Amino acid sequence: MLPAQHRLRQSADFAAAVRATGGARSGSRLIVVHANQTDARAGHPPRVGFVVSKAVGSAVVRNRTKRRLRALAHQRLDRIPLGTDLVIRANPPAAQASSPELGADLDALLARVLRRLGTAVAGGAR
RNA sequence: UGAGUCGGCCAGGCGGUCGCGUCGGUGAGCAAUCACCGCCGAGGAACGUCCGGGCUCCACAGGGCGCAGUGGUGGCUAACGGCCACCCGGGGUGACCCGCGGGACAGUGCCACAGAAAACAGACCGCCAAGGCGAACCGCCGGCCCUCGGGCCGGUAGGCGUCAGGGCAAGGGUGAAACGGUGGUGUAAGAGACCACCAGCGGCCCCGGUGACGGGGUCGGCUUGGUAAACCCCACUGGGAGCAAGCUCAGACAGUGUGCGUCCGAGGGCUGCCCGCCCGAGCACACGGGUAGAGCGCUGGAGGCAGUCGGCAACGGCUGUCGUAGAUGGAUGACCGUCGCCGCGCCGCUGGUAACGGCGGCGCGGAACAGAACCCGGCGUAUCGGCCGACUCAUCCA
Repeated sequence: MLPAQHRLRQSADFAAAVRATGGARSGSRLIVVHANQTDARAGHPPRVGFVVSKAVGSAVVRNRTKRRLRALAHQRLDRIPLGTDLVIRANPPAAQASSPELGADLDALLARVLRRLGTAVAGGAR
């Protein structure tokens, strides 16, 4: 479990992060990462939420997958800028993936998403 | 020692790094909250949601019809469709196992294929006596001829063939199932038509048992198929909805139109329908607008463990003792090391003629099914493996 301040817990926040017009998205075979920054959250700690649907597996499999992703995200919190909301979605193959595999994908996707978000924000600020 | 039956238990251990939730404590802050410390933190099935209860709200005015469930007997339990014991039927040498186990003379329906016929009797092959017709054949009678083996002619309905009625159901064959079985009497042939014994059914009586039922005796007509997981009948049980129940607080907004109605009563309740009873001044529809936040319920339970007493047992009584999850985008974890377990392979030592083992080491692989969401009691289903106990059968030794 993440500390409460880093947790995304409102249904509306999830929807905003996944569908936001200014947001960024990037995916691999295992996972998809959505990111969004809003003026309302500016200066606040980054928040992370997880989406693991029933397509991934049984309750046991879903829980394990979510816990692995959560632990990996926790180690990378310091790389996420303030005011960012992140939603990590697991694809069905993620159920069979090991932690190192998930970590590698998360590193790559996180970097790509944040770069895209940075240019978008810079462009919007101009 | 081998094969098997039944029951119970466990669900990897230890350590390190980084984390999470409830509760408690300390500190900071007006507060939301934050920091630190400590305790505790998934299962035997938490699963499926198939039954039963607790709890909550609604109803409590009954009657009839309907619907659903249960189905040997006795007990246990808060209750059950659960559990225990027993009965009956079936299986096993046995320990034991299996049974959706009321009723098929209240009625209706169905019984594939095969078979003549599938439920009430009927008759395909077949059996029987009498009758009509038939002289081809066999037999019998008469005559003639002869090479003495026989041949020819005529007659005859005994056999035989055929026709139309009648009697019969023993035997054949089909089937999961065919109207009791065996032997006899009887008859034209036969048949429970009659008799003996056996099986089965029903009535009555006696004995044992709380009871299902069991044992014995006696009498009777002589014998009546299966299916109710087909409708149905009988007996018993069931008020409805569910923790998104429900209670409390906070907060937002904006109404308008139409129709019906205020005792000539709209609408609602009795939760499927009808009768009946009760409440009753608002109700229904359309358009438009608003909110979907917090707390309680929320874990102490028909609770676990131990001892003892009662009971064949399920279970119950008493005493002592323990305090053990409560999340809400949803905690109980992520990664690593090590030890132990299981399987396979290799090496060394070793028992044995051999099959096959024992000990030690190394390498590789495996470790299931599965995640609380109001709480219990069950059932059902999934599951790598391991441990313990009782009992049965076979063999060997004493």
